[in-house]
Amino acid sequence: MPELPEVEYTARQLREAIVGATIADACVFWPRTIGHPDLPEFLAEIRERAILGIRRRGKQLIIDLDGDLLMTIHRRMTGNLYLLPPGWELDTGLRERDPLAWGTLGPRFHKQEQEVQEDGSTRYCRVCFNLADGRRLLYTDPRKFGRITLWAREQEAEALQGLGIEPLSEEFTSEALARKLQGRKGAIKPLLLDQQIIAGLGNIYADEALFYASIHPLRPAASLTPLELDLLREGIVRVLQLGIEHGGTSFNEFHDLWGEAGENYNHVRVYQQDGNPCPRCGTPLERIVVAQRGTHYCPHCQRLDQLEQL
DNA sequence: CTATAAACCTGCTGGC
DNA sequence: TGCCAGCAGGTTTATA
Repeated sequence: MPELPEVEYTARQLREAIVGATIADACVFWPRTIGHPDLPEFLAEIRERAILGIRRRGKQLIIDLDGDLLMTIHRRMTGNLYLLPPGWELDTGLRERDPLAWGTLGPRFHKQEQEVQEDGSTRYCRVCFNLADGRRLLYTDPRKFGRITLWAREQEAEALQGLGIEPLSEEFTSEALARKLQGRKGAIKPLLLDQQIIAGLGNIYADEALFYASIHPLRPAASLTPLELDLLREGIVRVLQLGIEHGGTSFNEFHDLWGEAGENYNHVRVYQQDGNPCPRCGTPLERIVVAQRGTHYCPHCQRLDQLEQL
């Protein structure tokens, strides 16, 4: 699942690869992927746009385009971006290139979906950006949850509204974290997943950060001590930075621009490790459900009742 | 406000 | 081996 580190890693790769290139046009094979504006306008506006820069905000990838436009890509659960070299044929099973004809071609497309192949034929391709130099930027997404949007520059605030503090920015201090959590009821873990509080944490890195700080996921946020808040802030920053350094966490979803799996999987301490010994104390890790999400923690290191005696 | 749940989707797993 | 219910989780929307 792409969280902040996966998006940041992709942003860095894209920055190297496609800044300065031009989007000739786009094909959309799953119209609901385009969240704004409507499909015809999106297709018309995206044509012949130079790519000026790549940014990230939370889990949103932002591509600045010629003509004071910006495009956002949010991959949600299973979205991926791939860059195909020139000359590779895109074969999605569609006979025609008119993306607006999807309505009639849809069922056939589904039947003819193919595996991702070395020759560039693609499975689960939802959107294809044809670059003027012949390369193609593919957006694939088996579960179709991801969204791509296009906005005028002056709509940027609207496009990114509701996103909380950037955890890798200088303003993310333990005081800022305390302020954000101040007066909030309920357990800490659901609040860590709330993008309006901190932008970019998902289920994997939330569990990892809580483990780092030895905080039980069900601890009432209001009960955290200043020391714990500082440890939590440090844990969030550490696990995110490590995730980026390792090229992201791939269980089976995330791949980089060239289809390589991220290596951070080998560095995960608790996520989906229930039953395995805690890397700190050896106690078997446990899994509970918090706010509808699988939650992994060490029952010895992350206590609900008593703080460890020092 | 908070919180719980369903919806969006499809691939995968485990039980029978 | 084959079928099917259930699970996975980021976000939005609906309901208590």
